[in-house]
Amino acid sequence: MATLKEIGAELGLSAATVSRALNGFPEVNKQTVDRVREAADRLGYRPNRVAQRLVTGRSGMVGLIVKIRPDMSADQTFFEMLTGLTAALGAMETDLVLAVDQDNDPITPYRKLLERDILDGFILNAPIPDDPRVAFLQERGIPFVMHGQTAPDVSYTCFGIDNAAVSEDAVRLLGSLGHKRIALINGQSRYAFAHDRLRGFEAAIAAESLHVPDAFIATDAETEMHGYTSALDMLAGRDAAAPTAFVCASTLVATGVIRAVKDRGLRVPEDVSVVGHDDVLPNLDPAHLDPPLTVTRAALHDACVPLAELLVAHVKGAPTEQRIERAELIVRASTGPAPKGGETQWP
Amino acid sequence: MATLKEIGAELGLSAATVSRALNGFPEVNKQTVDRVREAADRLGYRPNRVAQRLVTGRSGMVGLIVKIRPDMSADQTFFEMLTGLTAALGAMETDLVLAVDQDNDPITPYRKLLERDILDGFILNAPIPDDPRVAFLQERGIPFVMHGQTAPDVSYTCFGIDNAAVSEDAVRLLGSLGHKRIALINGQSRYAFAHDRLRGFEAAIAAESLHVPDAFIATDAETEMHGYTSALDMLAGRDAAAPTAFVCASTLVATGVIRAVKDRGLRVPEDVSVVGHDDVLPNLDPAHLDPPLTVTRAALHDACVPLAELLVAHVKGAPTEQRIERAELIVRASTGPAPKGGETQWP
DNA sequence: CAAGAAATTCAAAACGTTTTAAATTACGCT
DNA sequence: AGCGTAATTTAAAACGTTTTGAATTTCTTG
Repeated sequence: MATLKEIGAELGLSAATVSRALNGFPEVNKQTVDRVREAADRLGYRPNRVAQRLVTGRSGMVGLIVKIRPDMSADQTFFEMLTGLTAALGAMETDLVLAVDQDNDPITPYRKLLERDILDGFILNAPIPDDPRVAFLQERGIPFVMHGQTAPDVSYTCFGIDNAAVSEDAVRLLGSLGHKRIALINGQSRYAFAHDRLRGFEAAIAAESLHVPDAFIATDAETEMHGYTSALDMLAGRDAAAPTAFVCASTLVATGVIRAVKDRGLRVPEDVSVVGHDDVLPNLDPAHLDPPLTVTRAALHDACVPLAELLVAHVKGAPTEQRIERAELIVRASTGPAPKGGETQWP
Repeated sequence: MATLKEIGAELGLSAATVSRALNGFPEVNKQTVDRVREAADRLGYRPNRVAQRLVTGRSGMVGLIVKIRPDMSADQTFFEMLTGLTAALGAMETDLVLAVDQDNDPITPYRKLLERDILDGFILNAPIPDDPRVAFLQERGIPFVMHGQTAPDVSYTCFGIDNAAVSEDAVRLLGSLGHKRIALINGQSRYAFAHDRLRGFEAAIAAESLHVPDAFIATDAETEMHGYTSALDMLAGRDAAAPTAFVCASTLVATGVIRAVKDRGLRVPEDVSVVGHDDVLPNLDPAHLDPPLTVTRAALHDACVPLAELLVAHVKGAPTEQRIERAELIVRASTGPAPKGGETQWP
C-alpha cells in the first residue's frame, strides 16, 4: 500500500533513492539501504507491478498455449508443467497467461494472443519438426523459449534433454549386456522428440554393429495398451527372430511391454530386457514396477525453472541460448544379460 | 503502437478528447468521434493496457485456482471451463491467471496469490457447503464470483443452475409417468451441488407422495463404473423391491446405469427409466446414447460468459448479484411409463 | 447583439515506478 | 585552503492512459 514516495518522505529521501536502494543498485550508501529496507518492511511496501511495467515497457506476462485433443482429455503431463511453471515464473514476478488451442492451425492462437498486445513472450512445448510456430514468432521478433527442440541444432532459446542420447544410452547398455535383437517402441511420430529418439537409436545400433529389422520399430505409442499390443506383435513371430530387449518411449509404455512379455510366458529380465524413459510423473514410479524398471530419467518438473529463467532473461534482452541436458541412466532389475543360447530359451 | 497523443497530434486534438472519443463519452462531438475513430484505425491504435490499469488502479487480471487430485488427473470439466473463461474474459480485456492447488488447505493458494497483490478478483468453482474460501475472501473484501452456491440463499455474487430443481424436474417427470420406486445416483457428496440435488429429490418425492428407501440413494458417483455398480446393486434385490427409474448425477453415470440395466436383462425404457444431467461436454452427447437419454440440460460453457461478466462488473464496483438459472428438461427415449403390473414384468 | 446556457475541447494532474542528467556532499591530495 | 574526483543523492522526465476543473466555442433566447 505504501509507495516509494511515502517511504522517501518518511526518511527524508527522494523516491529515486528509495527505488535504487530496494533494487540493489551499487551506488547507494549501505546505511541508507538498511534504513530504506527497514522502512519498507515496516510500512509493508509492495512494488506496484503495473507501474513497473508501464515504465519498463514489459507486461510481466508470458503465454502458454495448451493444445487440447479432440476428446478434450488433458495430457497427463500438462498439470505437471502447469504447476512447475506457475511456481517458477511466480518467483520471477511473472505471470502465466493460459490460452487453449482448439484449432487445427497451430499459429492462430498465438496470433490472437499477440493481437491483444499484452504478452512479453511465449513458452512453447511439444515441438514438431520444422515447427511453424518458430518461424511465426521469429519473424515478428517475439521472444520465446522452446521446451525441447525442433532439430539437433537450432538458433532459438530452448531447454530440454538430448533425446538422441536417451536412445543411445539405452542401446549401449543393452549392447553391453549382449543383446543383439533390440526393439524400439517409440512415441508419437509427429513430435520432434520421437525423431531424435529414432535417430539416436539407429546411430547406437550401428555403433554396436547390430541390425534391426523394420518390424522391431513401432511408432506412436502413448499408452500402456500401445506398449502391450506392440510388444505382443513383435514377440509373436518365430522365437529365433523375436527381440530380446525393448527400448520404450515412456514408463507407461514400458508397463505395457512388461505385461506383454509376461503374457507371452517369458520373464523380465531373464528372457527379455526392458528400458523405459522416466518423466517422473506422480503415481508412476518405475522403481515400483515388477521388476523395477531401468530408465533414462529426466524429471519433467526440473525443466520448469530453466524454462522460466531462460524466457525471462531473453525477454529482458539476453541473447538466445540453448540448454540441452543429458538424461540420467538408472539401471534397475528390468535389464539383464541377453538370454544364453539365444532362441533355445523359449518355452 | 500509436498513442493517444499521436492521434491527437494528427488531428489537432488533445489526448483527452481522443481518449473520450474512443471510450464513447457522450460529450464529444459526433464528427470528432468519427475523425478520431478513422485515425485510430489508420494508425493501428491499441490502448496500452498497462497504462490503463495504472490509472484505474485495477490489474485486469482475475485468478482461478485449480484443484488437482492426488493422481494429478485433470477434471473432464476443467478444460471446458478454461476455454470458455479465457474467451469470455478476453472479450472483456481481462486475463485469467491460473494457479494450482496441491495443498490440503483450501485457502492457502488464495492467500499466496493475494500476497502478490496483482489480482482484481477470483472465480471460485466446486463450492462445498460452508465453503471456507467464501469467509476468507469476504472478510478481506476481495471480489469473487462463485460458480454455483454453497447454500440456497447467499449474499455473494454467484452464477449457476438450481440443482434442487434439477432433481425436482426429473422426479416430477417420472412421477407423471407412474413411477413409484425412484432411485437417485448422486454425485460427490462433498460438493454443495450434490446436497442441493438430494434436497430437491427428497422434496419432489414427498410432493409426489412417494417413499424412497435408503438403499435407493447412492452417493459419490462420478464415473461410468460408479453408475454401473450402483445400479447393479439396486437392481439385484427382489424384483418387486427394485427401482423402476433412476435419476443420475450426470450423463456419464447414466451410461453406466443403462449398461447395468441391460446386463440385468431389462430394457430401457420399457422396464426401467433413466434420467441424467447433461453438462454438454464434448464427445458425450446424451442424444446419441442407446436409447437417447432424457436429461436436464445446462451447458457448462454457458456459465462462462455470465461468470466473467458478473465478476468484472463486481470488480468495477457493482453490488453482489445472484443469478441462478433453471436447467432445461429434455425428454428423450430413456424415460417411459412405469412398467404395468409392476413386478410381474421381470424376467 | 448581448447574455446566458449548452456543447465541446483543453491543459494539467494523477497513477507509481525507473532512469537520465545534474547537483550536492564527502574525501584525498597538494 | 583549494582543487579534483569519487560517492551519494536529487529533481525531473518519461511511460500512456483517465479524469478533473477550467476554458473555449457554439447555440439560444430575449
